[in-house]
Amino acid sequence: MTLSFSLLATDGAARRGRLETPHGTIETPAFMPVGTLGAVKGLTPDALESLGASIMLANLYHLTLRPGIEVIESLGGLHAWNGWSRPILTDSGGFQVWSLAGRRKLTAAGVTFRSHVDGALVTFTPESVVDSQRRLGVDIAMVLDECPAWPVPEEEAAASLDRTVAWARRARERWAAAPGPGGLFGILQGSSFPCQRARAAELLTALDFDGYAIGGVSVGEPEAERRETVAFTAPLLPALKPRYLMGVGTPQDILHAVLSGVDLFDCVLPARNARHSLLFTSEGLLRLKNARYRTDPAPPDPACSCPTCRRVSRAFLAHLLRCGEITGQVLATVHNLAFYLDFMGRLRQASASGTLAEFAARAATQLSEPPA
RNA sequence: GGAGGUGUGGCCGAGUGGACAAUGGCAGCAGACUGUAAAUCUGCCGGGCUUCGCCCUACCGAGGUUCGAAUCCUCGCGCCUCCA
Repeated sequence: MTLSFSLLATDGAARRGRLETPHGTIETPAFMPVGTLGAVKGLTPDALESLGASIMLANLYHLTLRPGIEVIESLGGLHAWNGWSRPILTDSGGFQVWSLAGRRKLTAAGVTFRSHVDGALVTFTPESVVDSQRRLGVDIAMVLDECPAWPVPEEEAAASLDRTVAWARRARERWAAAPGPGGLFGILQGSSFPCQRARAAELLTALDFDGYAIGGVSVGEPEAERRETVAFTAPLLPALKPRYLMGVGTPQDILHAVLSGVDLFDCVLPARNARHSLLFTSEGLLRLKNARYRTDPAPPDPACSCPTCRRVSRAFLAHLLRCGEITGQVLATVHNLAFYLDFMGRLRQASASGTLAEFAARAATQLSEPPA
């Protein structure tokens, strides 16, 4: 095993940990910015590094379509290719089973997509997905899973989970036979059914992955249901392995999940919302395109010391965003990711010092809707 | 000076007798976004009201034809093109 995870402290169910990978160390709980196509939209690798991101995501489905795994491999692997020297986790394409449901067909062998780029058929199997991620040289590889829609009848969720587990087993065997430089994570499914989630935990932990992800959330289910699923599932996972909640979420979601014992997060929200002129701030959500900010000289977040907040006003940033100026999106993305990464830093500090409950109480009011 | 064309809601621009308070786009206002087919999408966008409907005012201005006019006619005004 080339990943090493250690628990430095716990605070209730919450954990302060450290995950070591071939490309560096990740202090957890950690947020992993999403760079689907190899880059976080709007950020240079250098900017992402300056913001303090310790790991980023990329997506195997998208990279397989363009530029192709062999291209990246021939250029020295993912890190050499995209200029990011810290750890990288690749998602397997399992999320696209859900998000591109209309363009794919599930078979016993795997999943076949009708490429959204050129319409070509592309098949992903548990084995090919593991092989591709090994060839990319990623630090954390994810198994191919089936992310079912929500809501789904329990029988379907169970059948879907069976397939995901079967795929996980094949992936695990392939990885054992031909391991990559990093680790391989299993992914739990089971929709919102505790019974299925428990089954997922039991069956997958038996396969001894390097870490475990809670998948199948943030697919349209109500917030309360999502949180119940997380709170129920996280404690079922091995204490000494990293736990990753896929695709989550808002700062409030992350806070809740950390309290439930989750270590790793990724979400497109900070980057996408930035591009859509919605900023996360210590005072709540800031809809920068609202008319009231046209003449607001304050920095986006007065409590933030990111490069954006140090230099530009709400008025100027609102102007750029309103005009569709790409720099506005860049500045907003810098801030939102800085906010997320800073938020994770505070969570780590609080979990290490046993003050997470206080932090949560304070954050609950700060993170809610914006001031009047 | 002559000939032709044109004038539509903040802007651009469809509409050439009834189905028109008037297609679209932009701008504006508000909202959504959770392992990214997303710099995207949705709603509102003349005024008023008891708002799945009703009333008022509206397609440069004035007048006319008609049961009925943004649409046809006359005059005026503005703009454009060509000729002198």
